[in-house]
Amino acid sequence: KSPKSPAARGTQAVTIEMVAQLAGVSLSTVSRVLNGTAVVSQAKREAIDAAIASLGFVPNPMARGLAGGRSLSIGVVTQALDSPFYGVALRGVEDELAHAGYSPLFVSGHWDATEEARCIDVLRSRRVDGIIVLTGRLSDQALRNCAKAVPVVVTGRTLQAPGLFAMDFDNFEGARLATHHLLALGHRRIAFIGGDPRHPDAGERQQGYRAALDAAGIKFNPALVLPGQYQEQSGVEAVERLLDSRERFTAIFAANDQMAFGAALALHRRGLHVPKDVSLVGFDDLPTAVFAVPPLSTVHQPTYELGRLAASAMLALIAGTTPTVKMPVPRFIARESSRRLAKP
Amino acid sequence: KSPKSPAARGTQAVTIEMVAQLAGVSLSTVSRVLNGTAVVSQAKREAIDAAIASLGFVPNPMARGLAGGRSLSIGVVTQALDSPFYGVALRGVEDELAHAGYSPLFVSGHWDATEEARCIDVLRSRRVDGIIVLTGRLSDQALRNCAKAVPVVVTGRTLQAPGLFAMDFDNFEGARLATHHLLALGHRRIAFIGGDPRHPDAGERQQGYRAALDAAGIKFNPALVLPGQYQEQSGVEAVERLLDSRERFTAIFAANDQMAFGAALALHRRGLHVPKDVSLVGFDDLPTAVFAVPPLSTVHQPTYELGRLAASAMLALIAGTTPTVKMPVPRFIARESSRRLAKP
DNA sequence: TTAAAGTTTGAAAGCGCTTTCAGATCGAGC
DNA sequence: GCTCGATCTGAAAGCGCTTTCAAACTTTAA
Repeated sequence: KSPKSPAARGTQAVTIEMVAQLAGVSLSTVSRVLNGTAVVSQAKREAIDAAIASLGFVPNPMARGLAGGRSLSIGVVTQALDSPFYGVALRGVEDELAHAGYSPLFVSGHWDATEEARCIDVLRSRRVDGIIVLTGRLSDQALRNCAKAVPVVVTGRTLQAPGLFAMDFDNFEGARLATHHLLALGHRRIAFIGGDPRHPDAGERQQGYRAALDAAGIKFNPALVLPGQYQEQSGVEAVERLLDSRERFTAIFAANDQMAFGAALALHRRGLHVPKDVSLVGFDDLPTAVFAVPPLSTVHQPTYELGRLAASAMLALIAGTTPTVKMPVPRFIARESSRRLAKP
Repeated sequence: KSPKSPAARGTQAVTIEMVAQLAGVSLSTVSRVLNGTAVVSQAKREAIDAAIASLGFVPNPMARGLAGGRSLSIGVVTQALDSPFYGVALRGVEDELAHAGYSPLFVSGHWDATEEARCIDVLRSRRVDGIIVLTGRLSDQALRNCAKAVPVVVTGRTLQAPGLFAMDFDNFEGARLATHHLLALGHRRIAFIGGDPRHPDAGERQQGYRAALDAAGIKFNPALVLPGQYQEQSGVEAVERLLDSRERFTAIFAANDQMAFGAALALHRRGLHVPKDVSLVGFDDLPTAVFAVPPLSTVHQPTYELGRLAASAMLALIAGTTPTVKMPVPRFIARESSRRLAKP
């Protein structure tokens, strides 16, 4: 017959049927060795393997998905593919999934709950076998609902639900560590640039900051807390506002590295040197933090690891077992942007 | 009957058949209005649309792909999901594809020709309708071969082949512009940190540098050309080597921003100020360049646009038309890392 | 030696959709 | 009034694979 549509342009149209024929077995037997669904005699198995190899057969995932109800793909809802923070996590997901023969399907929610919901619809319509949500804006309830239909792994929040696994980083402890570091260096007037209040982690980080202050017996000064949005520009603006307020400070703790970079720039423009005039610490440990001028002291987030863990949790969920992954604990990395407060 | 495998956990199992039934037409007619494959009477069309809406029907892409030979997904071979440069391009691809109902399937080649080849196999096995290769290491021949089976769009090289569309940025001109900028500021001893020689663009950028020098009547000094790998660390090392060589220079042009950041750090560590002691320019205009300390003067690469253009070229290719997209021309952006050479 | 209880296998029925192919409907033309 | 295109529409045949289901062999137990 004439080659109609199927992979029209000369694609390898080798199907399971051809393999079966070449190996002299039935089509179902081939399927069985392909999936390891049942015991097949040594002889046939070998014949089939040989046939597969010689034909260069690769199962058609679409047919597989249609017949088996699985698609061997995992949806990943991220906020922005180009985020310096999430990019690394995506790589972790990709690597872990690759081992298991799954492919990730990335979609971006752009920090918008509505858009995220749409993303999930897209993924569902593509019949993904599971959905990993990297720190979204979706309500817990929406997530729970979603988990009723398909396994869900979500990062950046704590949540219990059937078919749902949540993993959260200890933001409080991380922030406490960062603040403590500054305190240990003798700083007493430590400004804090907060993250986007719509993210739960922003609040946790601020609480970590306060807790460290409290523990050191330092009175909390609201004038030293500046709002931010987790973007570089908001770090710039926060520092400008701080400087204009004439409130005195010797160190700044930004709730994430991006804002810390912005802060560094603003300080630089006002002729203030980091760390000579003011110490600066961030949070996240972006890949670029180590090459910043000066290299940024910050709380390390194991982003790549996070991606891998999320993926492996998803794999566990799909396999029907309970994920046992545990988040690494926060770790502070002192670099050159913070230093001991000079005696006045 | 009992709900066996199909989307086991209570998923919406609404199929085209249910729509047909509710609308009182045949299954084929529904398919026709779904794809606009044939004229259907007004009355039936409306009934079908209503049924689709009321049932919340979403076609199963796998069944669609199996039957129609298309998968409505486009493979995108990138080098690293977490690259500050490609991330933005991926977003462009995603946005453009979304309009047309296609989904991107991202895979990373990690700058390795073998791995890239494997990526392409994966994509082919997933029956993608097209492949976009963002500046890979694959040989032109391999790409041509691939294009025989499926439409291919490739960036970062010029290449002619049936079913293949290549789009390249004018690296030569960009580098010329950057060097010219430094020249115009009075610099005469301009060091150049090269990119990874395995990338064609690295050579082009170096040629642009030389061309600008030639045009200004300045003798090319090989001692001012340092090898690099496009990574921050190689920028650091290049500057250290340069400083150790005691060769005099007043400006540095790094073949990409990442190396420029590394260079800035190395300079800072040696107590040299940018731009007071040495002017520094980069190439790419990464999103972080504007927040570097000091903000980096650089050649703007329209990365997001590149992604969109590549995607739209792919869509054109699939539609059977010849893509007409044209790359934007290079543009130099002067910021604060470069300044007029002080009279000695 | 024969029935009961496994093992392996192949045939066949889908999975949900696209796409011929031929039948039905409807005017219009002679 | 009847035949002939032109338009619609439905039945049915797959797309390539998984998964019953039962048949065909083997063992094992009695």
